[in-house]
Amino acid sequence: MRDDDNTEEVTLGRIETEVALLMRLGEATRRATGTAEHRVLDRAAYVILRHLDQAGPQNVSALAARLNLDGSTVTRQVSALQRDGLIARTPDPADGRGTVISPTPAGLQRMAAVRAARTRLYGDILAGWTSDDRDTLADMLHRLNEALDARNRRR
Amino acid sequence: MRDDDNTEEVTLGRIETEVALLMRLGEATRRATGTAEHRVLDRAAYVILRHLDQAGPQNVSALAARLNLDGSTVTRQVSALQRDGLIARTPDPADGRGTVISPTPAGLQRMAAVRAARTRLYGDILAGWTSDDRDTLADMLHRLNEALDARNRRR
DNA sequence: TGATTTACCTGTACGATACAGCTATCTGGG
DNA sequence: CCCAGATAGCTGTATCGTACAGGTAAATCA
Repeated sequence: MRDDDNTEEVTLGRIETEVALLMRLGEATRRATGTAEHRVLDRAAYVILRHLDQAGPQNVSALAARLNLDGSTVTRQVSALQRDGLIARTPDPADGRGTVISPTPAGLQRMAAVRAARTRLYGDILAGWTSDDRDTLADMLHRLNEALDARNRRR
Repeated sequence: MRDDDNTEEVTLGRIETEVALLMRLGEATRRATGTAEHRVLDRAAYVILRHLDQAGPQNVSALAARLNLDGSTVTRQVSALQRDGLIARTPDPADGRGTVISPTPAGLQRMAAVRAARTRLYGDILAGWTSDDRDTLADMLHRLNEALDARNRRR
């Protein structure tokens, strides 16, 4: 193995380690932070509302495909969200099999509150960082997600 | 709100978004990739072995504290690992209540195999990236984890 | 030495998820 | 126009990771 290959290997190993650690810490942070105030919206519900807000009302299948989740999972999560009045189901006028999921005002408001709380949390966590570093972090995460997503869709 | 505050806010929002997305994609990737070959070692087991390998044999409580997990969770995971012959429990000679957990050779080998597979996976995912970008990504993730960890411990 | 703390385990519960199988609906080739 | 297959969504069931509460045994401290 040449030196180049080796340093590449080391970097990949570091990335692997850090991503694993981030998933773990992220979970822990969510648990620790969430319980008090914005556990009112668990992880899955939050991403669903985020996506509906950003991409507009859509049916369960589209949601599932976009979020890399099984349809049954989304069905249940949507049911819970509906029970809590955070989304509404309307029959799809163009397809009798489908139902269109849209966020309710309450859902959007709840989502925004959680989002704001999380943003504040990151402000706290990254308090000592420069603007440049924060930008770089955001860019790198974005590019990593793109790469991961591309890979997931390819398979 | 001044402009500066606003752009800061935007960046924090991006970071929040990207971390949430990464957690989701990471899970999806783990599920998709894992089933075939290295589902032989689920997420929790892998981090435990990683930590034992890196920080040396230790008892359940220390492990739980380090991994931000409840003791009962670690107890069960350790039991599963022991059942599979990947770790060994020995009574703590210095404390009759404790048991020291150490990885077995089989455990280390299994861990290394998973690690290698994941490293390969990242090599695949980041195939188009320059060395510099990979380094930057690794650095940023590392710093983010440090910040998260510091914050978790503070609370 | 007795009270408190610590280390671990067990019972129980919950959330997130997948897969298999069901029904209702849609769609395209004869 | 009609039926065969595809698709959308739901329900049953199972698994994993996790937490919390409560129990027992050992350690420690006043």
